[in-house]
Amino acid sequence: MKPARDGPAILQVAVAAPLPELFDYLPLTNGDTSPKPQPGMRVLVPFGRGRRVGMIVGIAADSDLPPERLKGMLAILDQEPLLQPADLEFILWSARYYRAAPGEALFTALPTRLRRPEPAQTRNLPGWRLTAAGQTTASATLNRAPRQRATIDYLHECPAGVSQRQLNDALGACGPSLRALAERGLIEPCQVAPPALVPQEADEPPAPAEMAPTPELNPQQAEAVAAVRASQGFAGFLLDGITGSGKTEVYLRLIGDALDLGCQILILVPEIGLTPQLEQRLRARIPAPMVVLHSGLSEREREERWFQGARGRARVLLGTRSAIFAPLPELALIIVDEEHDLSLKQQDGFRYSARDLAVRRAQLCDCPVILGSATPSLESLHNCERGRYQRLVLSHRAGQAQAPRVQVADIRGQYLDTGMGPLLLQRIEERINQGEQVLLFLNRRGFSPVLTCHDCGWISECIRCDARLTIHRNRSELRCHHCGLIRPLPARCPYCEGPDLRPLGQGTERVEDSLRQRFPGIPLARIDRDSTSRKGELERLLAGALNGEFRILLGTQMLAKGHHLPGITLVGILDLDHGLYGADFRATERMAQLLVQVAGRAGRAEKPGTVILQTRHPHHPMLRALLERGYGAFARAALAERRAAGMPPFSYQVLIRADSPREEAAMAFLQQAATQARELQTPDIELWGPAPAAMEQRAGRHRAQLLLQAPERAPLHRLLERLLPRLRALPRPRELRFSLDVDPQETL
DNA sequence: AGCACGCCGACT
DNA sequence: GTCGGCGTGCTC
Repeated sequence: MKPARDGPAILQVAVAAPLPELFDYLPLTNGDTSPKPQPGMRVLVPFGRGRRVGMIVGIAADSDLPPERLKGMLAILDQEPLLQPADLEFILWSARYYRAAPGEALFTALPTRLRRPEPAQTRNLPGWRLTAAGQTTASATLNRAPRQRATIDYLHECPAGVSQRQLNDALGACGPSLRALAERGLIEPCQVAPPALVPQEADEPPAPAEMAPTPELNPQQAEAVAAVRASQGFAGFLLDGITGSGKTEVYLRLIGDALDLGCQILILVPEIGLTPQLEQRLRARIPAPMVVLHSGLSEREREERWFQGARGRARVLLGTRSAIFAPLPELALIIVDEEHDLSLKQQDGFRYSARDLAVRRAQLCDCPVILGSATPSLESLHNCERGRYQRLVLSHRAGQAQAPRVQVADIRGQYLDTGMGPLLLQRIEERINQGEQVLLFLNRRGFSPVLTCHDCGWISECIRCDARLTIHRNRSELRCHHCGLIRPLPARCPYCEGPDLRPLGQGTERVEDSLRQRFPGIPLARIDRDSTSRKGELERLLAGALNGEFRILLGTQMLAKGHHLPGITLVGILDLDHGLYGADFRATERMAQLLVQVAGRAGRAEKPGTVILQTRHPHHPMLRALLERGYGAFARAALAERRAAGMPPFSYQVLIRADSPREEAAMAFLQQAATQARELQTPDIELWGPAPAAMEQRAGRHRAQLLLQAPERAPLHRLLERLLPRLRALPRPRELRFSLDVDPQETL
């Protein structure tokens, strides 16, 4: 078959490079054997002096470029599109919204292996083929064994061999006959290249008999489920449910509905590793193949599971933020759990918000999206107020569990033993003596955040960041938590050689030491990034926490996220004050979310829990609102403040960041950027800065930022449209980098 | 992002 | 006299 002669089509290719435009290529001329190029297929193309992977995103009749400048592509890498038009469109929309290069967005959306010019799904499968003896044996000799004969006949058709899976699909369970044939030397095991489309093993649901029972819904849960059921097409919902109120049960019902309709479901969570319980609960209840996509997988596993979603074999996909781009041809429900969580926003490279994109994707799919949280973001609450989302409230804890009481411990002027005041220490002792479990929260890992010399005043500073080096005494190291610098722990002051080095302030390691001394023999688990770096260690510690093996749990925010620890009757929060007066305008919102999440760990069972919050600002108005009237009241007060100040969500922001190893270079560049922006005369847009970043130097680079803010999104994006080409044209030293952060979460 | 071209300083 | 610094421009 010859290619059509009505002029060669032009392939519009997004090349895997951070370039904003598409590149046109001519299709292969000897395309007889290659598949027909289609959008969503990867191609290998000549690019500059080398070659690059790219993805076809469109096919046009002609190009803006003169024909002699067009090059031909080198190879089609996929037998069929990796992304269907709808998925492709969604990713390209995301790239436009976040001002990322289309190639960059597309290739960060693919499993890493497919970012390279490798064919998809090359894994060989176990299978069988005929031996020489088998090839010459007439199948008629097997008349007395019809199943063996059928198998031989089947294998005769495929001399290269057939996968076990394919045999099973074609012939039913044929294990015994295969074994018999192998014993007779007629067939042998082999590795078989998969066909273009291999249905991979999806994680199978539990057998019906093993399925966990479906509990009754309480009235609020039933109302929430009914509200979503009543919706048609796109609809946004905020499932605002306190800890323990049964949000997961609502998800499960809606997932059940969607499965019954033959739809696929996407569930996004901040970090799967931290919440193994959610995965287990879903697995026990979802009567369909479900796959989990997270960073802990090997490239191969990730690719396989990605394809299971793409091919419709996985009906439920549970994943972290990048799963928002997973192709799901029959997607008809999106759930974002812990929607307030910062880790749903990618903080480098292609800076997207998986939560916000979930809403967009639901719009494109014309399906409902559920954002769930016990501490919803102010953005989502505001979206409810202006009618964009419907708010579904779950305010009752399941069973007879009671909400914990929060007691403020004013530690002003009090003697603290490694950060713990007398009230907290006394309560810990009481609970331990009663054989109960205690959780202590300190959001600072390491032994101590600074080392100082008592003789000359030297302090341990990072040479590449404007930050202190944290003491990690267990490893005898000083570490920078911002750039990863590691130094041996000095025995003497590096400056004056004085011997009197002292740690200043506390981290979890130091509190652990202190508690072990104070409560000798009481089993204690420290849970932070350092103590759980070994694979499986977090699971082991959490299991010990759950079965009561550990009586004291001490940890960072890792411990605050979603673990159900019913034995805990006391939660002690050592220090959250930095959140009250933090530099970022979202600091109080974060502090409140963390406090509520940590407090939610206590009193989930029949025993009422107590929370002790140590603070030096017991009368801070936002803290009072939170403690006396709850998160909802806090959020209303915080929203009122934001409205008065014209801050998000009452305005929209884009942050232009720049950094350079040379001091002043970032500021100088952003100064020019600000001038350019002002020249474009956009009255509705405010320019803030440029200003040095809060931590001016980080990992050896000096950083600055320029904030653009407007009451509406549209003018901001119109400005970017014109500003960005100018910024790229601005003279700048090679080592200076700049990037845009649309809807930044950290304005620091 | 990579990679070439091209124009000014300290060196075998 | 050159090697090489990095500013500039280009990639269909």
